[in-house]
Amino acid sequence: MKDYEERFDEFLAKKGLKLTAPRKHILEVVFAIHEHFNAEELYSRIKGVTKGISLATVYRTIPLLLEAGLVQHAVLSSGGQRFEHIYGHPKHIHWLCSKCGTIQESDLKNLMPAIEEQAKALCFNAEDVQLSIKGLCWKCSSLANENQIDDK
Amino acid sequence: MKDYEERFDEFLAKKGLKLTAPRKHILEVVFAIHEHFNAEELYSRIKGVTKGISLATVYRTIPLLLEAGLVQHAVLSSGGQRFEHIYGHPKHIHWLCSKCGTIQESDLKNLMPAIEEQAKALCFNAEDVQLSIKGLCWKCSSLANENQIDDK
DNA sequence: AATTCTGTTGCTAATGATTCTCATTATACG
DNA sequence: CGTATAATGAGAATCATTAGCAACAGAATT
Repeated sequence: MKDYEERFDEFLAKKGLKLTAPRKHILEVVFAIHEHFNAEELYSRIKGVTKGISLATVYRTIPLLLEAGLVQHAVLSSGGQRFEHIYGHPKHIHWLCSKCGTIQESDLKNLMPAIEEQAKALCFNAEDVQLSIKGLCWKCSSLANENQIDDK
Repeated sequence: MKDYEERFDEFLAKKGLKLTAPRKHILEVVFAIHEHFNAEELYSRIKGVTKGISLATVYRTIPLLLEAGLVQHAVLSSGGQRFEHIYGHPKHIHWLCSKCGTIQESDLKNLMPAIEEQAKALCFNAEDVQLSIKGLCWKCSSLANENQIDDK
């Protein structure tokens, strides 16, 4: 049994719930996707693999995965909520280019001490840290510079 | 003319659009709200002040305010998008309690050097930083502790 | 083995948030 | 003024998400 499966199972058991076949399938697909996804995308991927799992079940499973800490909300963009799996995927910063839409990730590690310090000051029991930075990626910002020169 | 009005006007002019009366009213209300809001809440506040502005116009104005950099997405929570005005409001961290739903803010200043360092390394031209931390506020985490003791 | 209980599921209807359409009105500019 | 373009209100339409319900599955109890 895979790590994440075991963890989900434990989580469910603690709540008196079971790791059923549909839930197992959804979990598999979630961990096979290495990008951000929304419910609909997840659903159509699942349809490719197994049939007989309804969209409703996908929607019902996502909050469980969130609560189990296996999945988290991803950078918010327009058009519904997006998610990403996080188990074994260390916390990271999202760098979101507002021009070309690409998302880069980088490590959050060296920011953690400063964050934890503030958490302590606020007596806040932090479970999840999400840092998103919007701006221009190097490609788009160098393009912008070129244009500036051309325009003037 | 207020700072933010001027800024919005400039932004609109650059796009060949106009700062009309409804837009001005919406802007006023946005900057009178000092909490997070969603489109519906904004709309009902506006109804209290002026009449004859439709929900559709509110929805149409929000993306303009986002693009103008006067408003940003706030912590994502379930149930639609929420916003907050940012002009003259220094960047801050959101501490979101997953139990009672309260949102505290704290200063982002002392994290900025570390963030800027990474930005430089990635050649990323950062415009907007958004740091949200989910967990238990001090009240809820102390309650949780009490219950643990009571239960057992 | 039959019964009961509780959680699970697929289907579909319902809701809520957001966007679109369109006829009408306002505004800037020649 | 008159024309062109943008802006608006109202309501319809769409999209994402949730809820309701009848049928089903598995474990525990009889």
